[in-house]
Amino acid sequence: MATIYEVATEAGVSPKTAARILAGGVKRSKNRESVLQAASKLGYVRNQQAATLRSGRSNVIGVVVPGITNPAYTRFVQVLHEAFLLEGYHIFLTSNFGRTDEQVHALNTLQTYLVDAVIINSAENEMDPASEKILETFISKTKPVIIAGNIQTSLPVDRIIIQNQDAVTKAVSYLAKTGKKRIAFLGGPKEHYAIRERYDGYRDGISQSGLTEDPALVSFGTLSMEDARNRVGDLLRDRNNLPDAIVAGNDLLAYGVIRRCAELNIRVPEDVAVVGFDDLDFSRFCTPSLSTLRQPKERIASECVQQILKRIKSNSIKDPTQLFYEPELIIRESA
Amino acid sequence: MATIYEVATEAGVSPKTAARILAGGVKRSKNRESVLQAASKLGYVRNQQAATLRSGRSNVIGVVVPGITNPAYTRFVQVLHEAFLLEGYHIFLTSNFGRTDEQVHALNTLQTYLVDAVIINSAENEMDPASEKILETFISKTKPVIIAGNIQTSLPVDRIIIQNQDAVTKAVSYLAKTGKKRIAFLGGPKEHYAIRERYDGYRDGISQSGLTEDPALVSFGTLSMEDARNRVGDLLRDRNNLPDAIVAGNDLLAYGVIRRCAELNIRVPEDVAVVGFDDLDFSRFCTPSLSTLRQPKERIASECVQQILKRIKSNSIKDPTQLFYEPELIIRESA
DNA sequence: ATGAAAGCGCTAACAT
DNA sequence: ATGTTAGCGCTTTCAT
Repeated sequence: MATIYEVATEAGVSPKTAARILAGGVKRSKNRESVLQAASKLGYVRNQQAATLRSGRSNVIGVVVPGITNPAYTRFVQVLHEAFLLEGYHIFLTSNFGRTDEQVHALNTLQTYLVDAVIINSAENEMDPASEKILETFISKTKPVIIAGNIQTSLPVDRIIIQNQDAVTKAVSYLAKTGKKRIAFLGGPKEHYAIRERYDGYRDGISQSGLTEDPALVSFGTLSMEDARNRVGDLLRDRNNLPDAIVAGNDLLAYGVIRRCAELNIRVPEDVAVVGFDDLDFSRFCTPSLSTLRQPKERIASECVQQILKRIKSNSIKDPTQLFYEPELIIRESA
Repeated sequence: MATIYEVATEAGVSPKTAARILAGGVKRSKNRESVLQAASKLGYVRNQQAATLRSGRSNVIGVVVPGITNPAYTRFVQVLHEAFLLEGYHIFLTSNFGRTDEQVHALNTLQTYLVDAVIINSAENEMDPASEKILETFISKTKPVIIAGNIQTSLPVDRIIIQNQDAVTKAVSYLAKTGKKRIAFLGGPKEHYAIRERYDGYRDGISQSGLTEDPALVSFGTLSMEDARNRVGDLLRDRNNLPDAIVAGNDLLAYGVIRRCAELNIRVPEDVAVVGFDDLDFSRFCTPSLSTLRQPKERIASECVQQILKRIKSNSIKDPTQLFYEPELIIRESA
């Protein structure tokens, strides 16, 4: 593999001159043409590891999500990927598998590979002390960290916070206003922070609407469609006393609910209305199309990109910011 | 950041001893405990860039897919991610955005970051000569390359090939056997290799079933649900002469078709049967659930992992292999 | 099993 | 704008 020295020799300039031209830093130079030609002729490919080792900058942004293929995060990841690419950065995707200990691993890896910044988007977990410690070393090196998620931490990092609770309250109020009285909540794991917030929003909505909470109408479990499909059977057991509406912890769970309703010949929304959370791509296309609380994942991702680039360019991570987003209630066919 | 020298000094051994112990190469050594303790005390984190620069190995596997969040590839990517993680490797995901020129970029990036191997999973493109050239340099450095996709190339790399054509023929024959006569094909872009193969399979199926192809029953366009939903309107215009069945280029397109049928009060499968391709997670849960050709993405991904690890360990990329997979026809409610 | 020294390819710092 | 020198932190020789 040709090195920058060979390119420099070929072009008859010093290594530094070649390096600067190849980095795009110098635009008009009498050597520009000859250097580029030499590089092309020798098939020069920059060794990014060497550059990173020397400069401390890798042009890679570390990203932590619950699952690198979780559909609730793919839009987010895609926006990051494309926006950073335009600025010459790449993303290094890691997964915390919805577990705090795996998040420690993920952050460790990012540290090992010298990423220039870290973006954590995980509404699902508390923060492990070991994770906080690693993030502190990023902070101490003036590397930007953004947490997009409602994890509790006192770290001085930029935050983007989704108002889960208010959003679900809004949805429940809407259902109550349209005459629903027996409104159920089908959540995910009780430990999940976002699910707990959504449950709290559900309870607020119930009480604000002058209804009383019925424990028989609340269900917790895992986050899979399959599990939702199975669990909702309990809520639908008594055909003479169905819930009017089911608020699901997210869209995937809502799909499971709708599927089970179809299997039981329960009409959505005539017999039971269903509301999700996320607004996945598919929610507009399923039948019935899903009413849901839309998370502006694209906007949140853009916000992350802007903020990271700003912080990298100014080389400052002072005065952490907080941004709040309240999901929008989108009414389609299912409610 | 503590270096290995500081750890060695703290532990009272030479840098090399510390390095070996921290790399896990030595298990019983009188110095083991003291080195690990020193590392922990100093908060040592290995600098992977330095290690990579020196050794030429990064422990990173480069992966190219059409879109890093394309649902047809997420299972594949997830299996790679988790399986490689267990072996101490990380994946560097890049996207070719379904375009040959972007694939050149992606491969260039992987080269720059010194990945240890490359996995390309893209059924959608021809191979750019520039891409082939980059892959040749990987090959010349004995770095394994796997192409999982039906791209035409004479490069001596491991291949995994999906038998698109035979699979669709199988689906069409099934539809014909169940009495369908007017069978339509709703594809994606004509240029897409996989779509062309599926179209060829459709034509084979039609003629093998003693039917005649009707150009009015064939549609090409983009790969989005939205576009499928719009395009299928043409096929469904004449309510007195509907197609009996529609074979979609993939599951996402099938979802668009089913959605439009619902909007037009056309019953699936009673009025029109629908068959997809891929078997995305959601296809079991939508209503009606989708009959489709299942690609064994998980098995293909495992195959890639095994093959890559074998090649890395043996440090040989001789005698490229070819594996063929024929998708399985899964009959659910939609056909 | 351990140690000493060299060097991977690049860029920062300083000099011109 | 360009050249020179040194060194980022690790692993690979080669020695003991």
